[in-house]
Amino acid sequence: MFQDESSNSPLLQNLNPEQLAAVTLPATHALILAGAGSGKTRVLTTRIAWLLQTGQVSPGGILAVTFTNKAAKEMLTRLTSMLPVNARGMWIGTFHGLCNRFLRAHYKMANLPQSFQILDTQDQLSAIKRLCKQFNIDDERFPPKQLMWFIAACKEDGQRAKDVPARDEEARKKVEIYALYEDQCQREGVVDFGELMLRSYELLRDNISVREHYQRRFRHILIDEFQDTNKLQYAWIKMLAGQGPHAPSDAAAIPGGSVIAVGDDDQSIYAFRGARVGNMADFVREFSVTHQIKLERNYRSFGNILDSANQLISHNTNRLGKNLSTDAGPGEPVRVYESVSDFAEAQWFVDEVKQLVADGTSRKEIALLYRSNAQSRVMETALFNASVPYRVYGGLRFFERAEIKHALAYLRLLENPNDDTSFMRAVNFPPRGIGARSIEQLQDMARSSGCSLHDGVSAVSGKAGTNLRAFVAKLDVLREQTSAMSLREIIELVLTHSGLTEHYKLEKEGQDRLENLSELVNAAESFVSQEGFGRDVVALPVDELGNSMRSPNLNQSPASQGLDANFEILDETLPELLAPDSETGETLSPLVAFLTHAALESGDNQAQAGQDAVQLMTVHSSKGLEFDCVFITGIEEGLFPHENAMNDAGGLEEERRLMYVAITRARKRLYLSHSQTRMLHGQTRYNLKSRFFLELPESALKWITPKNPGFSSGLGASSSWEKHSASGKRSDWASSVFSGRAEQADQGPAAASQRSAAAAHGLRNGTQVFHAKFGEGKVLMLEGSGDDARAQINFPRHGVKWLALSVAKLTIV
DNA sequence: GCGTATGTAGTTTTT
DNA sequence: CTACATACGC
Repeated sequence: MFQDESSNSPLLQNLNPEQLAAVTLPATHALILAGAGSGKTRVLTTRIAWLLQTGQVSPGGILAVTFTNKAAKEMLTRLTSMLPVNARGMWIGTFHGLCNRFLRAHYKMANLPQSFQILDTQDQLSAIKRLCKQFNIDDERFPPKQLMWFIAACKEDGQRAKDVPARDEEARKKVEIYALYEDQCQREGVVDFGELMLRSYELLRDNISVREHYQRRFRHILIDEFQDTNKLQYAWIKMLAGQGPHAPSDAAAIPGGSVIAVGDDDQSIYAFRGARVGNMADFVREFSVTHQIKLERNYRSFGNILDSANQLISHNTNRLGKNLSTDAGPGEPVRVYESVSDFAEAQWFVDEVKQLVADGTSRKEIALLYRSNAQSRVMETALFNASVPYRVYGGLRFFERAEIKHALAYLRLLENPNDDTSFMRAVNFPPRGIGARSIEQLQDMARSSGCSLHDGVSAVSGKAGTNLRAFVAKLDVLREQTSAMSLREIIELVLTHSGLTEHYKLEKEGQDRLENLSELVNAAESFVSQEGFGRDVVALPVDELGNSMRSPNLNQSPASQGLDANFEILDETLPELLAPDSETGETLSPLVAFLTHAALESGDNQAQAGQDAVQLMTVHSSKGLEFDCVFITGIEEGLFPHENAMNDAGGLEEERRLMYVAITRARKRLYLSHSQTRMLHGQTRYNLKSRFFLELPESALKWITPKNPGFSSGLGASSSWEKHSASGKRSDWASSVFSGRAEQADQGPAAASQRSAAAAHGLRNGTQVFHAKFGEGKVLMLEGSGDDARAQINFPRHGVKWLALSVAKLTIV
């Protein structure tokens, strides 16, 4: 019914038939299988714009969820460039951002303090450590990190402590700790990331009027990266969409809205943190999805790159089935390089980068992707030595840096003195004579009287008590002083009066930290001066649920005027967090808004942002990005696919999807490389080239390794072997395969005899050999001499074997 | 209570 | 190898 009026719309120009179909879907449930580079974000944003423009929905009826702040921002930016719409009426954001907004709006019903604080992963871990200490939990049996993962996994599955089955003693104990942790968080007025999701889910589940209000409101729900949703997130969506056991009591009064899930099962790479690709199939079944659209036209890469991606991923089973295609032609072949060592690989990479740059490629269009962070080091060294500017993604982000966390801890204590995590962080930093002993006393005190550390201070006697009271008094004074200040003034005052500035001034390596602290002031400043902050914040009318509402004429664009008036405006951006409380008219302080922002958006980590620099990152963090030239390095068995991923059933397939993601990042040119040897944990490892090479189309590849004679028996291998045996240490895999005897063989003259022995049978480390039963393999290590001579050989199809050379029939390839 | 020495464990990660 | 945590001595 909207086709006619919409076909002229400039919004819909230049969409391919599948994209157009997705954008103009009727108001039903649909699954869009969007391949890499198929214009997914464009479809999503155009769909929203089209719905608004054709008057099918008001901004308030839109709920669009993403995983990252970056994706949410991009959606918002693109949308506002398409339509002069006031984006604030819409709920566009991350799962966590939206849940936060929801809980702030209904904090009383959610049983939270209005200014509840959010624990990031660091905070959560220290909260658990604190708890374990208090309850004398054996941290050998129950490592805090594992407890944290356990708790996070429970919450991702929507389980409270009481819902978790406790079969054995260990499980029972873990559940008990989970329950204690929940109590502690509740007492302190803090929530972790999982809690944001779970608590808003429960609020919807347990409160019919709230639930039906939102079910009535959100006519169109759109979910990005649906393959990455976990069980709880899917349940949350189902709830809001009125599907399943919590369908509206009066279905006629609340007609079902539309849920559009956009995802790519081939790019599901977060199963390890609870993502369920199965949600896609469940969605189709449970929502009776009749409209499924595949976006397979790729607008990013040339043919050889896509062929490689397609053929690789075809080795996975249980796919929904999708093949990327392009009109762009085959382009250049995919270049494959084999090096002797990780150092050589790095050198080759740097040389290639230099050549590319000399030929006119801009550095920021060159990306280096690797499976694990540890691989960046060699590469960084090589780039640094060659003075090639580069930027590493990942690692500590701005709001996670120690000095920033310290400053934030003081700020949080101003808002909420009961936040024990922040109290612990700030109490003796900078050092003020409050040591472990005093803290212990205080913790005992607080525990026995069931109060927060802050409140327990008054009961501590002696010198410890004096110091503690001085600290608390200082906080109280700060709170008093800052009560009427601007955010900027508050932070500046806290930085000086906490002693942080002074402390880092005296520290010899403190310069960077001081700069970061002043950057924190800047961050607050720009947060406050965000667009729209200056608008008058007026008391809003309240609807029957206690939700604040605004008149539809207020702050609305012409495009959306005159539409559904029944929507609430509460946005995760600062101006909306400043919306007055529905009952008291009281506004959330800019400080709380800023602290929330700091927790939910950990900030970028790049120091050298904006520079024209080569981009270094893990394959995981490359998802969603694209570059003209991509190098994927370290494509070796054990590394990519990673050995630790091979345990569970779906492990290899997820690794393959990871490789698929990596390949599809490249627009024009793709390099794949692997190395014969690699330093890992201070020891040289001999890696075979990844099985993934065998899964790529030969016709799309071009080996560019120079064919030097004697190349594969390189010096790198034997020299590191000498170092290795001289140290008297064996790597884990060696000792496990060849236990007792290896110890003896390693000591004394045996080690020295290896080279001469090797000469006798003609084998060296790295020699390629053939065995009648095991096939081709590579010599990793040699031991003993004469009849005792043994070789450790890695056979691609049979693994690492120790063979007695007097028995095994080996031929040198 | 604070700074240095030893020990140990080491995929991927956003919120 | 190297980052981090705990343990020890001052």
